[in-house]
Formats: sequence, C-alpha cells, structure tokens
Amino acid sequence: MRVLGAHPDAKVEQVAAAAGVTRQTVYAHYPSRQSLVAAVVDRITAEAVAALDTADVDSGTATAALLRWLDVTWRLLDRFPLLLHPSVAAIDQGDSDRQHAVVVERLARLIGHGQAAGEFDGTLDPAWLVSATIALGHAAGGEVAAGRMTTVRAAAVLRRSILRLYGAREP
Amino acid sequence: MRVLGAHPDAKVEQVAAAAGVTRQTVYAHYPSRQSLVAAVVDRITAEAVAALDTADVDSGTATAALLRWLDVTWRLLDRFPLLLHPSVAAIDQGDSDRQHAVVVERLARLIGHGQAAGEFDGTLDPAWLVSATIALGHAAGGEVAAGRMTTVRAAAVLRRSILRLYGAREP
DNA sequence: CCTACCTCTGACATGTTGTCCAACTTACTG
DNA sequence: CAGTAAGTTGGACAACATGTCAGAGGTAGG
Repeated sequence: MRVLGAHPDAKVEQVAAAAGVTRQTVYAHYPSRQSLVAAVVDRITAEAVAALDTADVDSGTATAALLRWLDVTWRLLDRFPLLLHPSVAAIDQGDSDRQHAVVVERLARLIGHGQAAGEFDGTLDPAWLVSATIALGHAAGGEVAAGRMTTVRAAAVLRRSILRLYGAREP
Repeated sequence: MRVLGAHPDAKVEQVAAAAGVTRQTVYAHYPSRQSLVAAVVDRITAEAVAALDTADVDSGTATAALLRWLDVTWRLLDRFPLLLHPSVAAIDQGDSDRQHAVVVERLARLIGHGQAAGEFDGTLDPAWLVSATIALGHAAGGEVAAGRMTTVRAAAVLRRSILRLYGAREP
C-alpha cells in the first residue's frame, strides 16, 4: 500500500523490496501485477467504507451527506495517488463487485435520496452524476498534483462544482 | 492517424504495417512511440482548430459559442478514442505550447467572455472550469465507450452538465 | 523428527521499445 | 550516363518489465 499507493508506476521489484521479500514471493501471493494493484485498491476502499460508516451514521440532508462523502473520498484521493492513475481504471471494468463498487454505490444511493427529496435536480441520470462526480474528483486531484492548486482550494472548488452540477443549493 | 486514433494500444509494428513500411522506418521519422502519438494528436487538434474556425466566426452569445465548442470537440472525441487514452495525458504535461493547447485556450477565452458578460457565473476559476470541462467530456466519452450511453444521449447530458456547472441558463 | 509451507536463488521465456549497420532502391544532378 | 544523396529494408541486438519454473533452504507445528 505504501509503495504502490504513493507511486503507481513502481515496479513489482520495488514493492517486493519494500516488503522485505523477493519478486517471486510477491508473485506467489498475487498472480499478476494487476491483481496486486487491485488488492491495494481494495484495501484503500475498505478504509473508505469504514470512514463512510462512521461519518454517515445520522444522515441529515442529502446535501450534508454528499459533502461528507466528498470529504472522505477526497482525503483518500490525496493520500493515495494510485487512485488517480490510469492503471486503476483498467481494474474495475471487469470485476464489477469489487470493493470500489461499494463506495460508488453509496454515492448513487445518496443521489437517489437527494433527488427524491427534491434537494437535487431530478432530471439528470444518477448513474451519470456518479461518473461525473468521479471525473471531477480526478480533475481536482490532477490540479493538485500539477501544482496548480492547493489541496484545500481544490477541495472547495470541487464541492462547489459538484453541488452546482447536482442542482443543489450551496449551504 | 487511422490506426492509433482508433486503437490507442496499437504497437508501432502495426502502425508501420498499416502505412506499408517497416518499424525501423517509423523510427526514422519519429524518435519514440510517444512522439508518434504526439504527432497524431497534433493532427487531430489541427482538425479541431479548423472546425472551430469555421464554426466560431460570427460568435453570438458565449453560451452559443460554448455549445459549438462542445459540439466540435465531442465529434473528435467520438472519432478518435486515442484522445480518451491515458497515453495522451502524459504528452501535454511537458510540451505546453502543443496544438492541444490552442483548443483549450479557445475555451478559456470563451469562458472569460461569458463571465464578463454575465452569462456565466464569474465566481468559479476559469482555469478550473477548463479542466472540469475536459474531465466531464472524458467521462461522457467513457460512458459511450462502455456502452452505457449512446453518443447522442451522452452529448446531451454533457451539454446540460457543463451549462449547469458554468452557471449558464439552459437555452 | 519430519512434514508442510514459505521463501530464496537463479535461470529462462516473452513481448515491446529503441538502436545500429550493411545492403538496396529510387530519384535527382552534373 | 554515371554518381550521389536520401529513404527503406532486413537482420541483429540491448534493455527492461512481466511472468514462470525448478531446486535448495529454513522454520513452525504435529
């Protein structure tokens, strides 16, 4: 998690070295590099699920829940550049019931509630809003990575953009 | 353009074969695979610039111009999956004055006009709006590529999302 | 003790990128 | 017509990362 999470381009050799084992030992546990990356992503998303569980308990308005969701995921996006990396995109294509899906599904549910309650505009496809949210999150992360924005500024801009996209009133 | 534009993962060998030459000949013209991709992207964006030139002449409102910009770029995104591919993202990092920048710069100018004229909300950073627009465009393209949306539906959803993000009235 | 289980060393196959060179074709030039 | 310059080709080779395989060694638990 430390090596791949921070340096998505790290070679299997480097991951093994950081773990104090050899390359072959890594392959003994994970059949391919991709499955190793998948495992790391799974662990990260497990953290996300846990954080969402503690944050989402007494769900107030959908808007407030959305902001908490953004807060949790943004923090992880900041800690693990791997999540921004293309190699991750190739993973959740086939394996649909991956951990990753859980986090996304929470957002989808949240959007459903918000639209039903009239907090969000209901004329935009929830599935699209999920994709759009992730895309904007990646874009915001990219701005930070490129040094064009600070983390806090990017988070603020992201919040405003998402709310606007959803047709929610800014609190 | 045909091979790489449609199949971003194509090997240099395949590009060479399609051109009726050998791999070495390709390397005689382009020092690396990346520079070859960059050249393809340059040609595509040259088309984009030409299309924008013919479409942008008598610029009406900024909103109308924005929709034309979206129309032109969306068409190219649809024709050349390469533009959605990660390998392209690695290009325009270093070479800032690439053709690609011209298309982006047009959007930035357009946003400036719209904000100055009060058509768009002026409280969001134009540079961010540019990044966000591209991100949403890629997301919409991804939906089409994944078979979750038709091209026309994705284009419509993209338009609405962008307008909403910009704080523009939907025409 | 001894048997699984894990790990290590070392070697090997594969595929792609990028480089080098000698030989060949083609077209232009004096 | 001869010669030259440029582009192309075939073949070979290095580098590098991913995977695979077999044999030797170590360690904990029965």
